[in-house]
Amino acid sequence: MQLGQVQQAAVACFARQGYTATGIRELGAAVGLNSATLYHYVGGKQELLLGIIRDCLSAMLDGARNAISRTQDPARQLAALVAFHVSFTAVNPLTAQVATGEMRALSDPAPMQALRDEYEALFAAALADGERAGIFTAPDPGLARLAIMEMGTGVGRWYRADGRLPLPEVQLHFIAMAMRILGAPETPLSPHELPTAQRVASEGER
Amino acid sequence: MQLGQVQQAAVACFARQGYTATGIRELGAAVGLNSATLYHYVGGKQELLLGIIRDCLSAMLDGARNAISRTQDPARQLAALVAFHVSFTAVNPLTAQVATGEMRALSDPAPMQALRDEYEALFAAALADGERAGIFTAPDPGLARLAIMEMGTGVGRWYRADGRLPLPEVQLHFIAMAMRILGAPETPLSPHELPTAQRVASEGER
Amino acid sequence: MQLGQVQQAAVACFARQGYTATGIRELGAAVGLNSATLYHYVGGKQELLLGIIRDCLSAMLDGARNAISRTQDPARQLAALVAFHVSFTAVNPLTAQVATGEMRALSDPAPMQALRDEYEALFAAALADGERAGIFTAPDPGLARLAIMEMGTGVGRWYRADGRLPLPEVQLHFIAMAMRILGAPETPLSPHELPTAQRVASEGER
Amino acid sequence: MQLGQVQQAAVACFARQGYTATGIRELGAAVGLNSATLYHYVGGKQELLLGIIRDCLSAMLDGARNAISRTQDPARQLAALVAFHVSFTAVNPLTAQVATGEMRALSDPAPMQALRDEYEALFAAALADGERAGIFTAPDPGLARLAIMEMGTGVGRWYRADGRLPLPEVQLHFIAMAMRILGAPETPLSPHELPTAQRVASEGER
DNA sequence: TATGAATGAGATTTCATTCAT
DNA sequence: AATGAATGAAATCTCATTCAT
Repeated sequence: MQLGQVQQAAVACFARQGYTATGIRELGAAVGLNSATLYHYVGGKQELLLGIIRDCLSAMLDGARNAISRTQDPARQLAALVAFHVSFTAVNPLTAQVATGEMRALSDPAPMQALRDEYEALFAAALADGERAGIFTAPDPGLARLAIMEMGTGVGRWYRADGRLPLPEVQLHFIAMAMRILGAPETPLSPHELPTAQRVASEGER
Repeated sequence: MQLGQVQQAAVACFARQGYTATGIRELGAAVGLNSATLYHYVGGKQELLLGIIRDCLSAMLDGARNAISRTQDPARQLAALVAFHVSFTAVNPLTAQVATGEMRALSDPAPMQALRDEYEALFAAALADGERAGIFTAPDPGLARLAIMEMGTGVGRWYRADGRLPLPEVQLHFIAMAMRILGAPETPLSPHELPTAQRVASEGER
Repeated sequence: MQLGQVQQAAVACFARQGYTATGIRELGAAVGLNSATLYHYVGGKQELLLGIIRDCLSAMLDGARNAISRTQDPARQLAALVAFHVSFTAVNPLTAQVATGEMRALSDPAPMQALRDEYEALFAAALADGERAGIFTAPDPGLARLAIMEMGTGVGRWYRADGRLPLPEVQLHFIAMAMRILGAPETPLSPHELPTAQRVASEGER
Repeated sequence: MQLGQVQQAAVACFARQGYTATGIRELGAAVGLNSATLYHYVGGKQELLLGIIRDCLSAMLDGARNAISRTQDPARQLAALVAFHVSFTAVNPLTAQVATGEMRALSDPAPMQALRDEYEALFAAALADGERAGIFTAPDPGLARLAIMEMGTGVGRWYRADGRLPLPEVQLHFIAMAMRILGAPETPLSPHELPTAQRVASEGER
């Protein structure tokens, strides 16, 4: 029995029913463990959730930083961020949903919110750079950033690995939409340059 | 004491903490009523939530249908839908959040999900019309619809009535972004044509 | 609206579900009255039950005393008591069941229990008289009395006015069984001498 | 702590106050357990009652079948049934009272009622056999069966182990009364042939 | 590593009852 | 005569958590 399996069961339940509506016994049953045994692996419900969210946000931050590290061009940086964001949400839909939707269930959400802010700041910085360089011409950059992130987050609600579109194509579409919103001419990344997120431990198979 | 006040308190609590994490006693205290008295007005927690979601989705459907009734032009219809969607979310952020986020807490979500589907079908229809007429040229119309709705839904998370931008300006910005995504030339609605959503009963003051 | 109707509804519910399991609102609904209005007619749940039991036991005592008043012969007295007991139970099955089964639900059962004891003492007296006169020769008179009363009480569980046997025949059968138990030769009452109990107010139609 | 102890406390309370009037906390207190702990042993109030009734009826059926297995003679069979019925009621007065009086409190009484019917059918069969063989000459066999069972059931209300009559004597008296009712000549069982019921787990000491 | 037993706190809901109208 | 509103108390049951084994 490993921590990851417990996290997977927890993420599946939390995503479906919510943190509060999920019982610790229910989680135990899902991994074939007595509820008391769970306290050996995770310290409790809160700690379990905290671990899931922290791992998720860490992976997001790492992935996003890595995505923009290969270039200085704002348009390519923003495209990389969008592509990563889309892929992370597509590959880890349950975990991502829990990490954003259940943050309020944390007894102290501040540190996690700080990580989230850091993540969003990467998008804002690339956008501001592009704006300053005259590459982006959105009527309202703040609005544009919110809209672009939001629509990427929504990918988790419908993307399926065996669906109509393969992930790289979805990424390119979202980059294209983002560029259109920003008034930038065309997609600045070729398919083999697309960053792709890894599956995190808390995300179950399939 | 009126039903609306109870709904307002419920929406405020549900939006902040979630349906499951909100106690019936807490709701009673929020409106200065004994928990038992709540059962005099609403039949129970489930009925309360159901009523809130039903009222919300009804208002959304009515408003959206009304918004597209004034024209046959797909671009103007879609713009009206986006404007309405944004305004509804801006005016009723808490209710809208509860209506989408807590639908899973319903013991039978099917009827409400059907209403939601009906609402989204209005967007899909206008988009398909425009596509057929050659007005919209999104690379992938399905993706575009999802992206456009998602970014509108996000408005509730940051819009403030006393914020930097007045609501009509936000609406116009979102119409513009949608049109850019769809490759349509320009915003087809003038400011005085923008549909505006009413505040629903379950949305508290301010 | 009359007290009797409320008592009828109450007896029907109490007999079916028991006193504790029957709600005051349920009773109100059964007679088309608001629960608060019931407090105009009956002082409360306890008072309602008390009234039912008191009326029932009074009718039983009156009927039994009247039944034995026409003769001094112990055998005829006991036969009259058995006949009356059977008829009361057959005509008022619900009320009789409530009066015996729900006495424990009274906050002060003592006075009612005293009435019940008085009723049973009539049987014991007739039996002792007959024993002393050498008419009855049961091996154990105490046991016989208990058995005879018990089997009469059971009539309420199966007798139907439209059933196989008419009431007088049932009465005669029970008199015969009692006499057999007591070792007395034959049924000392002719059919037209059988006492018959009236329906009490709390017993519903049919 | 064992299931039997909980059942004993439950039977004591149910017999005194009735199922509905007995709280789960009250039961917990009676066995020195937190109310929540009770759910560890029994699944809930309903399951507790169901278990008690099922165990009781099973014991009755087993005992009755065993009692008649030693002979083919209808008179001896019926006598054995009466003796067993009396002894079971005398040894398990509380459990027997609950099993019959609180069956209505079951959410699904049908299966238990079926067991009860099976039990009563044993009496009816022996009685019909004797009738056919000309041993029994009751005016109305149906009535006789009801009366005989009813008077046996009543034993639980007054029998005390330290009372005036020892149990075997009571059994013999009831056999005698039953035979008198049926017009059969004499008691067909000798004292050492009397079947005796065991105490069931749910019946408390003394 | 794993668990059954145990519990205090709290969940939703129902109850009998009162009172102003 | 009749009722809607209101409530404190109590109902059953579930919860996350601890601990001895």
